[in-house]
Amino acid sequence: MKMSQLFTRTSKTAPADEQAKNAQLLIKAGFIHKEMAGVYDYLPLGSIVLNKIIQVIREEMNAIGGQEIFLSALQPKDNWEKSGRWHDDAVDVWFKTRMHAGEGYHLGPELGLGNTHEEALTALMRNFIKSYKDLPSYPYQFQTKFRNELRSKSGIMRCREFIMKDLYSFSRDQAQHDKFYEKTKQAYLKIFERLGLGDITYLTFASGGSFSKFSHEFQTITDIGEDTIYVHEGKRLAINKEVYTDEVLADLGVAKEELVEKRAVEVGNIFTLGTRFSEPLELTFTDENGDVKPVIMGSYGIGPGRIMGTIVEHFADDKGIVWPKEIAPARVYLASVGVSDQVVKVADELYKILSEANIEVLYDDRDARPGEKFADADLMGIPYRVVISEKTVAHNRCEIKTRTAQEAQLADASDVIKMVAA
RNA sequence: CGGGGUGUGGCGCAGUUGGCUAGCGCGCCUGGUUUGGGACCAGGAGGUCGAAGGUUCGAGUCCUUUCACCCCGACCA
Repeated sequence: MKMSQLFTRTSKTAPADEQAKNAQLLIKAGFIHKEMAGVYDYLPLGSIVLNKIIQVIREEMNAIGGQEIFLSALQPKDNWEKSGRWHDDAVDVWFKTRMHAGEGYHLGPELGLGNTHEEALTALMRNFIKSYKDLPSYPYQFQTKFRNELRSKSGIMRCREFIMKDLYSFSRDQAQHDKFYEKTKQAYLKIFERLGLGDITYLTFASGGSFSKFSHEFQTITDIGEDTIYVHEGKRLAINKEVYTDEVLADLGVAKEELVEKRAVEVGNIFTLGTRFSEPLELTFTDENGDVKPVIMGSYGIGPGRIMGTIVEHFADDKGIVWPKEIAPARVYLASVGVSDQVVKVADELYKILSEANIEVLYDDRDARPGEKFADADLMGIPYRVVISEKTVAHNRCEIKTRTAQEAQLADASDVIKMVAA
């Protein structure tokens, strides 16, 4: 991609109405735009990053048998009444609206904008799950969730509209459920590893429900987090403050002295639902003996947008964003310095060579001064910066440096390909 | 929803106790000079001061109402 064609621009000043580092940097760099409190637009570069995060999650969900679907955001109220979650006393984050009823402004049936999809999917699966042979099944989606938070905050970390990956497991019995539950745990850990958050993300024990003692959260250590957790570094686990009791400590075989209190953000969670939804929504199957039984369910969420914000918070330095390679909007920031025909020609050529080697390049071909280009390269957090200037052209080389390195080094185009591909 | 704070060109800000054609920096447009860490000169466009109402000869400055945004708390992926 060429900077001269990118419609967004960077800003020297952070917006006054954002306090959170993630929002300040993402807006300065032109990755996102704020529509209103807790509602953000993703611009070209932000969209690329978000989709890369989504792709990592997608690959890992597919690897454990997930089948991608895409459910509607508009929800009829029937299913929610069956589960008892339509009433505002039960769920206080509803955005509700109504259909039209004929001409004019007559109000028709009530609708809700989905804040989660247990009800919708459970009802849907009644059409397909009839027999034990239909189980297990693992549909998942990346969907916009709407939650009318009392207070959105922390930039893109707590939004009223946000993308969530939600997978739901449908199993015939507890054993089958437990097996998959363990698999998702590992898949989740792998996801955070791939996204560069492995070291600071902990499997965290949190409150369960009627069907399990615990649910499991994936908590990433960050100051901007809203949760307090107690980390056991040796065992790579943590305990959410909400279940931090002597009994739980004994259960998990950890001593108080081994735990360290930290602030963290919940980037994912997995939850055993049991028959919480299959019973009221009558999702049942017939087993080998002809017995009709309710399906055992689980739900597994991850917030790609929240992960994006967390990554910005964690890796950013005083110059701007620092993206991990796997999700950076481009691998290389190619900057031409100077406007001589030679420089432009060599930079254009290198852009072509890198592109043909399938290396994603953000090519700063603008007629701008070097300082501005370097500052933007840093702000946007591209992993490698490659510079073509009179000096480098004279040596028939180019200059390369990583985002966080102090010094650059000279290299051939072939070296560059090798270095950035690693 | 309780407490605190803020709304002035696209962005960041200034604007004394009400006073004259509402300023500054960045960005933008035109021309020129520049090109290794956000250049410089000259010229130019763009705002009725969140909105509504009121007080006054006169309101960005005062009053009322209202909307929006940020932070803390409570609540929540």
